[in-house]
Amino acid sequence: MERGRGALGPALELVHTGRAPTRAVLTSELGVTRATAGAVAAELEALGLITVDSRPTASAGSQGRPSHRLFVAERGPVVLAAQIHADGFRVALVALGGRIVATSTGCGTIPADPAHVLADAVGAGAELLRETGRRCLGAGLAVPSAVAEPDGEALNPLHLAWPAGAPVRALFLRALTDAGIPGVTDAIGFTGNDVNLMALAEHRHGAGRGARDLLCVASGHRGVGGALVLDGRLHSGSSGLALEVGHLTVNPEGAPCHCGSRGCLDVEADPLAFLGAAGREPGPEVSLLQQAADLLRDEYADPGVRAAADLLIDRLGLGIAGLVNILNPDRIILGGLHRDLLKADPERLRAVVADRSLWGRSGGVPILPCGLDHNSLVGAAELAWQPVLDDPLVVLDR
Amino acid sequence: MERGRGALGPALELVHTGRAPTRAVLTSELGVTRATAGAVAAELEALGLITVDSRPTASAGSQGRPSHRLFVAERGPVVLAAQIHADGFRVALVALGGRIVATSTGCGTIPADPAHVLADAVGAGAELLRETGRRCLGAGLAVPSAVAEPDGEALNPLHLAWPAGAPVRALFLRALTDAGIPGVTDAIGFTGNDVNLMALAEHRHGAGRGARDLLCVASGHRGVGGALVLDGRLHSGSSGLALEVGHLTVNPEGAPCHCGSRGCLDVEADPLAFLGAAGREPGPEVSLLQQAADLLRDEYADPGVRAAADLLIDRLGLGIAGLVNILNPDRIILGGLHRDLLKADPERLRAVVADRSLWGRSGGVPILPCGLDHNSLVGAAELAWQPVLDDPLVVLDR
DNA sequence: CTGACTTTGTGCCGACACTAAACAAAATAC
DNA sequence: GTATTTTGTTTAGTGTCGGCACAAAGTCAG
Repeated sequence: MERGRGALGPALELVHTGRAPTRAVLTSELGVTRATAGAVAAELEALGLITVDSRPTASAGSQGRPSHRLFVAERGPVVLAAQIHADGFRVALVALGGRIVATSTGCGTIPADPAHVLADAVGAGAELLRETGRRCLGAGLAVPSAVAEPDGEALNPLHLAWPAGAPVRALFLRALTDAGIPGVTDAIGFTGNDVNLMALAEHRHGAGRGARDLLCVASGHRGVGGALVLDGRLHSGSSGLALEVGHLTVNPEGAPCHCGSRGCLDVEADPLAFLGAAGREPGPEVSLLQQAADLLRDEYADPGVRAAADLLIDRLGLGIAGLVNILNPDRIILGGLHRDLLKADPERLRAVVADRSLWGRSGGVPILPCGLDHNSLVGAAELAWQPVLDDPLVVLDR
Repeated sequence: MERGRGALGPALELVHTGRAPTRAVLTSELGVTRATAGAVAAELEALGLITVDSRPTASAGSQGRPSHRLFVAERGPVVLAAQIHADGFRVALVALGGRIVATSTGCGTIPADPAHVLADAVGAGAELLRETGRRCLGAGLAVPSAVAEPDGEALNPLHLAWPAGAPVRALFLRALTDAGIPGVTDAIGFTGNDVNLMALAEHRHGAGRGARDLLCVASGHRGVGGALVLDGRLHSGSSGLALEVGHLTVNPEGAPCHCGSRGCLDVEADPLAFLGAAGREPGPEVSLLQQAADLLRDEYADPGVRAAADLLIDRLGLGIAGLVNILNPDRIILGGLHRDLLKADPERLRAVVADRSLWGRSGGVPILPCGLDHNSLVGAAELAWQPVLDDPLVVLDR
């Protein structure tokens, strides 16, 4: 027969995540016949989502007829991704495969009115769409806050000066409508926590590819967040509050935390804690994350800085070990300052985690630095791509 | 057309878990037409897995033609379930729907040789099969230890006097073969941690029905275990070591634990801890769990016992709150002594969890006592039923 | 260079699971 | 008793996928 609609979504996901470079591996990954895989690929090509390169394949080394190459469409549809952070916003058009097609940033103090920021960000995105003339199939937003399901409210936008409980998803949808993005409905336009989205992006396109149970931990500009991807799907808990790991206790005699406890990961292993441990006064010029990363990179030889790094690594390792004992992931990825701490002394962190993990096997889990630029932004795009990956026809027929 | 093979497994699962009492709801739950649901039900009946009761339905109250009732087959195939615990073993034949058809127990000290115990237990199960003449489609085993995937080794059979790392799955399969159970292959015969299997059973047939993210915590005879069911599937981690929650710290100045830390849940909220806090000397006659449960039931009026219960509830609540912050479940079920503690003072436990949870929403999660007899045994059976639920034809054709 | 072999892509046919639509059956409502 | 509602069944038809044969495009051996 002609087409294969049932396998369309899975096939697109395989090409999207780079796990199906040719029709041959598409065949085996889908577990279908070559005929079906060929029909599916043909239909995806007809939809303008992928391209097939059937030219002489520049050889491959193995014998047999060379495969045609499958690519994500060069000039196919995109989604609009936006990220709000303490220092401003960034928007991008993201194609399949997590490829950033165009990007735009807005800097400066984030006003206390989220609607305002979102309107600015979405407006910049709409401008990108006009410039590039691309078709937009959805939109995703990353915010530095837990986002409550199912309504999409930002519960703790601590360093945005936004009101707790701000209905960011509704505001985002409103901004999309106001900006004249075509086809905005409830089924388009998604919101998520930035660390969650980082995890999603890393799982599909970065250092987390192939992991089954992926744990991510990242320091933001302030505080610490976590995320978990299970079997390729983000686990954000029944109401979107899972993996709020900032308040794991890693130092019982530590500094008081706004949560009422002491020695939480949030106040013991974030950029501010690092600057404090190194005896530096945080300056106002650049972000805390930037200052901490610069210090770690430029003055690691300084004994005080080195000691501060060691201290943070130990605290972070304690927190990660606790998560390993509960979640038993098969890979861990670190972002933000934690990525730099890992790179500064990988062995120390791995040793702490292994030492504090209960069972040798789970303690030996690989710990990697995140491997993607703008991973939260790409993750927000993944959120928007998801309906397309679930069923390309439904979305494209709108 | 005639039959509906693709929907066969999902349909059986719906009847199995009691979510499809009639063909009408089967139709809506599967999202297919009445014709398909009818064909699927007919085929399941022909396979001897369910029965359809088309007699005058004793009315239902609503108008329209009354539905025929769907039941799990009265005399259909069974699976063999076995549970090893500190005081002996228990085996059962379990039909679809989690119905225990026949059971047998073996008491006395568990010898240090797991092969011996498993041979005894499986032998008793084979005897049950002979007596009842039922067809056996699989076997499941519950042990009080983390079970490492993919090989099925018992990593910490602490109170069984078994060697750590004992290959229980292989031994179980060997015992099944030796006992002459027909059709034993690798695809039959599964092993799991008892608390994990309790969670699975409660999710399908007990207090956890309908929960999306279900967290279970249970004291065994010694120590504390946890389990998580996500979207209907057990999350046991990448190597089967997830939710080993016994070593969450709930009392920084607490008693030393064999893991090297202090104040772990394992030593602060298990039956022995309760007896100790109540100032009772554990006797040798019955199990610690039994002694603790008896004390809690019979002498709750005693101020010392009451104070001990309050103390344990507070410690347990602290541990659960930590898990809630990480996992954000939508329901929590407690087993073993924790079930009795919850029943003794539900409000106290709920208040502690809510108070120590970071976000009000996740703190309000329902906490329920487990609602099933022999839930680990039923869970072991679920493990064995799973291949049948995944594809009834493949299993029955063997 | 030629022929054997290996692997990949495609066209054709049939199997079959499922939908759609009409009809039949069994209850309640008036 | 008749209309309405809901459920179950029969029929025909549709679309997806597997099986198979064949073609295409390379490597390997001589």
